[in-house]
Amino acid sequence: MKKRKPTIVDIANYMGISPSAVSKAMSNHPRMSEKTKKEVAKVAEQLGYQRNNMATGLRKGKSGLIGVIVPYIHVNFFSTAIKGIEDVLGQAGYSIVIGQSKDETNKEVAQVDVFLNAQVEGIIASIASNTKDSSHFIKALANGVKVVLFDRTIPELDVDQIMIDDFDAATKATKHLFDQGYGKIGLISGPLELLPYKRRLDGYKAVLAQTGREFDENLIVETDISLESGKKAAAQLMDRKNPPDALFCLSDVLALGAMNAVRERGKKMPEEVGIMGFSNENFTTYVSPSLSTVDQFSEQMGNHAAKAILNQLRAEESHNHVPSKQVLSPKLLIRESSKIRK
Amino acid sequence: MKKRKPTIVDIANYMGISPSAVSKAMSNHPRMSEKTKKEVAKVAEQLGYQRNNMATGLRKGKSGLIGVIVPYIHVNFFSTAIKGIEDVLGQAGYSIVIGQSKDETNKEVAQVDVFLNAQVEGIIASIASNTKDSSHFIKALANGVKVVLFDRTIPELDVDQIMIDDFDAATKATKHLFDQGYGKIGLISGPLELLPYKRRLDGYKAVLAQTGREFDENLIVETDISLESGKKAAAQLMDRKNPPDALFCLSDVLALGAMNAVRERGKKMPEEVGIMGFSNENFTTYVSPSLSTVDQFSEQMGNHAAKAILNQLRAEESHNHVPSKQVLSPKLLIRESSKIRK
DNA sequence: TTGAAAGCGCTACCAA
DNA sequence: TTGGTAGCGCTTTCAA
Repeated sequence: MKKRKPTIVDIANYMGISPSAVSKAMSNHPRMSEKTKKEVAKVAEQLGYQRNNMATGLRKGKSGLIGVIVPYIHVNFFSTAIKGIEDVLGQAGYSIVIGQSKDETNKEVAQVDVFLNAQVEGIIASIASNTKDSSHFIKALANGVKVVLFDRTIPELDVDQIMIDDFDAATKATKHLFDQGYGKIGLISGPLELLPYKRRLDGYKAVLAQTGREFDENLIVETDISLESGKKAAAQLMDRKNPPDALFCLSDVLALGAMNAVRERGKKMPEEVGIMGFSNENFTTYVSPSLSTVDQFSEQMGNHAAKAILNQLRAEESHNHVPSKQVLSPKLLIRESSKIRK
Repeated sequence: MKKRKPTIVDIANYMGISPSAVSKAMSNHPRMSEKTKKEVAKVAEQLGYQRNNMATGLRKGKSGLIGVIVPYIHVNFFSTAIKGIEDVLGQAGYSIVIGQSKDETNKEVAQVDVFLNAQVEGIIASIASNTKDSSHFIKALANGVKVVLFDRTIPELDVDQIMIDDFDAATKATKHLFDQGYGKIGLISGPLELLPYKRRLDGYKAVLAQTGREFDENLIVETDISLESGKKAAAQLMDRKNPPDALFCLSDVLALGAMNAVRERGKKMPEEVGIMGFSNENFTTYVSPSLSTVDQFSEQMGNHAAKAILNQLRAEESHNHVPSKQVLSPKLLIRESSKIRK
């Protein structure tokens, strides 16, 4: 187990040819005889040769590595996005290295440094929620490393970004509820200082305006994002003198909590109260009634981010890459909790 | 953006000292003056120097990379395990590279090759369900790459393995149900050709034997692992002349399906029918009644696997590493669906 | 305490 | 079609 791994020199010596010939044969160089290529391949196989990417990378100035930074790997949205990234990049011959920011800016910055040391060719990131400054990404860019941001992005930063259109999503969801015949929609939101919630609320308001309805501030509850909070918020809304007949919850977990509150009050869903969630968490199909929600396309976001990096990598020398912001339009998933009431 | 990245030679020239001095200063060599070290650090900072791990790695024969292979990244159990791995390994200065086998042996084998080319120092894997042959891992071992298997392992292979004790888990769960006062426990299992299900069934049987109860084959339903299958299986059991008063489902999704069937029959849970799941999926706390289940400690498994690799890496030259199999004892999570009935 | 030089394994240029 | 050679950026003896 301590014997040295075979190198192209070993193969060369074994075959009585030069290392450079072996190298060319292995990389399928056009002006190498087929015969030599075959023989080299055979001997390599025989000696158990494995190419050393670090040597190749050092020589070529390319590592074949792409770094991915997310707040937490195990959060469903992110792990699914990572899957989407790996599917595309793995296919293209890149390996992906992952790092967690734990939602802390300083860890995110440190991770960028780790990646730069590792000579990654690109970094795909969803930033920590309090990251304001983008100098670490600018540093990466200055090092010739491509950067793509997804979901949680820095709009001002001039790099490719993939995000979903929260405003549009909320618009669609709100319209759907009205279309189903619900007349008064309560809204339960997470912290409105977070941009996505803010945008979703705006979408909700926009529909009210468009359809000539009054915006009633009392129908909005802002809370933190736990199940319990969703329950309390819904209770508060349902216990009003004129309770809403539909609840648009800006996260699925909030929706679940809300469903508990509604159920406790003996109201039937979706007949008496319609419920709409947001994010398409795993459990939404499992609850009963199954929860209508908004698909954030996490896997597709990963795919898009990966393709964006690939494009940049391939465009390399054509200095004309123009950073683009892709806004994916989320899809409504209409399930039992918001159906038919007309 | 196309300007060459600074190297230690640049720093050396800039300071009028030798590259080797710079190298030593940066790696905190004991016989370098503090003064030089400080100055080097300052100039490095100033020039925006980033160490090139590929060069270091090539020189030292170490990449600082650990490869992780799982069937799918986005499956909760695995992404949580990966988090556990990253937490430990990132801390120790390693970067983790991830690859998916898509539960196919040939992809798994290919991924090992990719990792060997990348010169990973270790591989942590949970194998594809139909992987029988372990020659790809043996090849890695022969290349001096450490291997640790977790959850889905190859018992015959002589490497560190981390798994959970399914037999023990099922034993505890079954006992718990009897202790709560349920008298007849139906069991809904996934494919029994898969070892974990088999072992869980064995645990169930063992408790019957220990407590002097008859094993009734009719109380066992083997099915695939979808929600619908769980529902059907439960329906089949509940519609018997002498239906069980508790259902031990060997996966949480099966349990969820079973709950639907029970609810449709107007039976109250947990009063009339107790339900026990397995795996502690996210949604188990969200359903109502909340689902009692078995925690598989995915994150801890990741921690343990990472520590095992670290141990081997550190033991390196002390040729006396003895592969060990760690069996984690899962924990019962008693929630509403199986409570109090005495 | 610092410097010179060799070399990790590979590729790419130029020459043969 | 093949070989010789230099060098990617770093570390590590050995010498000064």
